[in-house]
Amino acid sequence: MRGDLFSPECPTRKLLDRIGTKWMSMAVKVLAEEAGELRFSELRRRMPGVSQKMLSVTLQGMVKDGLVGRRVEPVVPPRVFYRLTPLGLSLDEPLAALREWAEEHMVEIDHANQRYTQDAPGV
Amino acid sequence: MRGDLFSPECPTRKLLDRIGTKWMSMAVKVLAEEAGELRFSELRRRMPGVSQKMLSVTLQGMVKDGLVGRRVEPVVPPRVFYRLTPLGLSLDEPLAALREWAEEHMVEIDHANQRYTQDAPGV
DNA sequence: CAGGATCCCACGCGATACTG
DNA sequence: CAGTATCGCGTGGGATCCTG
Repeated sequence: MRGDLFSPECPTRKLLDRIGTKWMSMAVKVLAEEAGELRFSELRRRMPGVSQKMLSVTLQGMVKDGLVGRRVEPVVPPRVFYRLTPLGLSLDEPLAALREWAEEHMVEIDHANQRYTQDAPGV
Repeated sequence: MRGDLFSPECPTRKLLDRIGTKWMSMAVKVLAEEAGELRFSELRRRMPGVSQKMLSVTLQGMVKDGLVGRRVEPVVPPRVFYRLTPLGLSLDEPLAALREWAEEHMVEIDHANQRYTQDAPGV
């Protein structure tokens, strides 16, 4: 019956809005590979290119969504650890399928783009 | 070995940039359900909320990516038909997995958000 | 060390109007 | 009917600086 997907409060739409952000799905992948806790700084090193602000914002969103758990060791300087919740871990499954598809087929998309571009001489 | 995912030219990154756009994954779903051709106007009716401009832009991108085929009947007024290519159809598989996850689990994310919000009294 | 506060820009997207 | 052209806005996200 899934005809009502993508209606106003469509769950798929909301999920896509999340995984479409630049860093969230990468964070899921890195945390899923770790299968345990990672410190903020370690997480950052494993996500090349992420700024400290965006990693912070991304993780806050994921904690709020219940995808990630956050644990603070009250020492100075602070040590903060993140790990996937069971919910977050379950999300890695469909995301892994997406990654596999990308690895197998994105080259075809690249080729299609090249063909398209060279077949359409400068407007 | 997949450690180089999300590097500069990461295929997963490029795929997410595409399916993260507002209408593309919906178009894949609608075209996959049809299992055949759909006219522009029919496609639009099956994608509630899409503007004619955004549908046009979305379809152009998908044609360029080789996900969708376009056929024009040279009559007046013009009749234009779209269908998924095999590549586009194959993309529907991981997207369907994502939709299933969303249907099953987005409610948990909603609950997590509600708890988070009410546990964090106005800053 | 972890992250908050600011500033700013690019761009995805919608609304509207026009055309072959 | 199926687009194309133009305008404007909201916001994702980067750079930089500051702090408990």
